[in-house]
This record gives sequence, C-alpha cells and structure tokens, in this order.
Amino acid sequence: MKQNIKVAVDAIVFGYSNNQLMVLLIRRKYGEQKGQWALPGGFVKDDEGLDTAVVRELQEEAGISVSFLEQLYTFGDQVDRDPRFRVISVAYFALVNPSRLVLKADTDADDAQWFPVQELPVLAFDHADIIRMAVARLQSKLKYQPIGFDLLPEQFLFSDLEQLYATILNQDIDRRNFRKKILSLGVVEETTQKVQQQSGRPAMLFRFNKRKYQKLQKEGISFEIKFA
Amino acid sequence: MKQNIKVAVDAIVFGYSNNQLMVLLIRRKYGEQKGQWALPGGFVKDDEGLDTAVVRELQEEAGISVSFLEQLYTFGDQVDRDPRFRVISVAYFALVNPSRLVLKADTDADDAQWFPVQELPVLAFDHADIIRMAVARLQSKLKYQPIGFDLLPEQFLFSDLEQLYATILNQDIDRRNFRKKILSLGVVEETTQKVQQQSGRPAMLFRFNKRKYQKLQKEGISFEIKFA
DNA sequence: TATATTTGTGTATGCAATACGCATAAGTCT
DNA sequence: AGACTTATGCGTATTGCATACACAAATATA
Repeated sequence: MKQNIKVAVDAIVFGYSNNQLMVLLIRRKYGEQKGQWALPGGFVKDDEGLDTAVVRELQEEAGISVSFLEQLYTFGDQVDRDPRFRVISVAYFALVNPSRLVLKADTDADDAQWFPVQELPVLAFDHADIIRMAVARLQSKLKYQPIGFDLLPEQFLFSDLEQLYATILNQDIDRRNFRKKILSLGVVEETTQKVQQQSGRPAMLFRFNKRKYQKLQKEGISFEIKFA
Repeated sequence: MKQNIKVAVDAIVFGYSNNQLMVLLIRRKYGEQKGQWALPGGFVKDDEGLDTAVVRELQEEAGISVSFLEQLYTFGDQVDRDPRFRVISVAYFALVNPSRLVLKADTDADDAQWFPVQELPVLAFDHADIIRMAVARLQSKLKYQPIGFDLLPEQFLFSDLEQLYATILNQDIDRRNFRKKILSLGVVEETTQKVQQQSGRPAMLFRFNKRKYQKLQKEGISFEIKFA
C-alpha cells in the first residue's frame, strides 16, 4: 500500500478575557514558516488516537488543558496546503475557562500567545480559514448548547454571561429577556455570594449546574436560545 | 518525518425509494473482510483532494454521482479500527436523487447494493457506528436545511415530501401544518401538471427552486422546520 | 348513483419570544 | 446628609408562530 500523506491535528482554542474573544496561537520555530503565527498542533503519532494527539500537543506547546474539545473539520481538499509535503489536518475546536488561561511556552514553540479574534496576525498555511470556520461554529453552537460557561469562571455574574453572548454573537441583547430565558432553562443556579463591581447595586454570583444539564439533556430537552 | 498512517475516505450515501430510507453498501472483494458489506470508499491518492477522492471512489465502486455531498466526521480515535494497519477515515455524507439511483458494480466491489437503513447486514470495521452518526446528521439537518429535495425527483407530490419527512424523522406529521410551513418558506413552487395516483383527487406536482433558496440563504433567512 | 380515497384549504387556541418601565441597592459627589 | 449616578433585579402587555382540528373538492370503484 503506497501512500504518502501525513496526518496532523490542529486546535482552535478559544478563551475569553476582558470582554474579548481570544484565540491561542503559536509562533513557529522551524521550517519555511519560521517566525509566523499558527494554530497549535502537530503530527499524529502512529500509536495514538486523533483526540489524544490534540490533548498532547496542547500540553506540549502551551502547557494548557481545555474544558471543552470536539472535532471541527478535516482540511485536505487542497493538496498544497502545506508547502513541504501533503498534509491533511484534522482541526479541533476547544474552549478554556479563565482559571487555566495561563500559558507555558515550551519546546515546539518560540512563543504561545492569546490574540483577540478581531486582531489576528498573518497566519501560516490556511489557518486563517480554519479560524473563520471555528468562529462560525462557536457562534452557532452558543445558540443551542450551554457552551458559554466553559469560557467563564466557575462563578460568574449574569452581566458577564450576557456580555459574552453579546460579544461573540456580535449583537445587542435585552438584559431582562436574556435573564428570563437562561433561568427558564433551569441549569443556572444562584449562589449565596454577592459581589461589588465599581459602583451600583452589587450582583449575585451564579453557577452552571453541569450535572443537571446532562441529566436534562438525556431526557431530550433542548436548549435553544433565540435573540432579537 | 516518520509517520505511517493511511488516509481513507468513506461515503454514506442515502437514497429514498418505496417510502424507505436506503444506504449504499459495497461487498468487499479482498482481504480479511472479504465478503462482508461495507461503506463505499478507499484510500486517498497522494495528489488528489479528499473531496475528489470520494467522488472518484463512488464513481469507481458504484458508478454513481451524488446530488449532495459534505464532510461528516473523521474517524481515527481508535488505533485499531482497521485490523490491517493504522487507518484514519474521513467520512462523507451524501444524497442521491432517484433518477441516478441505478448502480453499476465495478472493479473494487463484488457487488453494490441498496439496503434499507432499518435492515442493515453485518458491516465491516466500525461502519455501523458511522452510519448511525450519518442518520443522526440527516435527521437533524432535515429540520433546518431544505435537504429532503435531494432525495426526491425534480417534480414531486406534496404527499411524497411529507412521507419522506415522516419516514426519516420517524414521526407523524400534520399534513395541513406541514404544507403551510413548507410553502411559507417560499422555495417550493407549484407546477402546472396534475398527476393521478390510484384513486382520489389528483395531485399537483411541485418543484424545489434551488436558485431562490440560495438567494434567500445569502440574505440570512433561516429554514427551520418544527413539528409536533 | 353511491361510496371510498386522496388532495386541498381555513380558523381558533396557546405558548413563547419580544418590547418595555420601574423599583432596588449600592457608590459618588457636593 | 441628601442628591445623583450606576448597575442589578423583576413584572406585564403584545405579538407572532406553532399546534390542533374539520370539512369541501376531485377522482376511482362498486
């Protein structure tokens, strides 16, 4: 069986800080694309699964572990995506919550850094396209799956959640209807703690009940969220 | 760069005839799995894109060309999916309309045949899982994209369309509300032709206006269909 | 001519998304 | 201390869409 195609995995890791959606990028250390920014990723080992490979690469290149991970798409229609040789790349979509947002640059990367999605540098290969697709996936997923909580700390303000939706979906949200809708899903609980921001009325902290969500999900309940 | 992973593509091709959802399968000619039924597919050539590879394989193995094709998922978490060596498979989801449903068995296959999704034979590799995922995709896609028309002849009866939805989604549908909903989307047109079935009032033939759909889609109009 | 069969249409009801106003609990400024 | 600012928290009216449901029209068959 003669075939000479290499298999790589790449990860689009989203984070959220300072009311901005961020993507994790790595500066390439070797080869033609040296110095350019690219998605974290690398070649799959012969004896490891695709999913394992992504987790390993993220650990190696940025010292990061994610809170959500799923396959996005496999890029391999263009034979010359990679100028070195034929590479197909299985792209993964990942989210990290802020507590693990700290990076450790390591062997494969000159540098690992978070970039606002709105201000990306020039990217290697077809990675700009891949990020575009990932953003679209995030936006659509946000509407039918409670995925935003993976981008927030364990306890958060309702205004944070609202801001996150507004930022990622790039639209205004009515605070009152949003709150009503989210609470009606029955998976967000009020804690007993209040927090004072700057001025104004102090806000309650909330928490996402993942266990309850999974239970309801098994019962076939949907979580669609629609906005004006 | 040492890596020894082979890249294959597989296709889940759905057809619709006699009010049944059908899948295209191929009887394997060579190797350990000889005689077993499997999804059409094969190894990708070094100089061809993934998408091209699927189209080629479908032509070679079944002499078929499809009316809808999109990537489904890439299977490669289990290292031993294929007993021969490490293979990752990029699975594609495809639909054929009845006019092209005829098969020509060819070189790579002892036989190519349509099976009702409800009565599948024993399948090679993890192909049963793959089909399950494809059916789920078809069901969910049917609800937010006008994809059912790719399974029907160019001109069809409303009762056909309704039957198709009922069959694939496995639920009853209210004829009056269904018609109202579909027509309100504005992409299904009445032709001038009537057709006599067996007995009863003759029915009008309808046609899907793909051009109009694409135009509306660009304007950001959604096509969600909900049922009781 | 009557009966069975399938297509085609209209209207009432209920629920969920939207729009919108105001009270509350802090800090800040004078 | 009181007036003002800022952000949170809650309730109600409206509207649009999905659902439920019944009868007329056009043909074949007995």
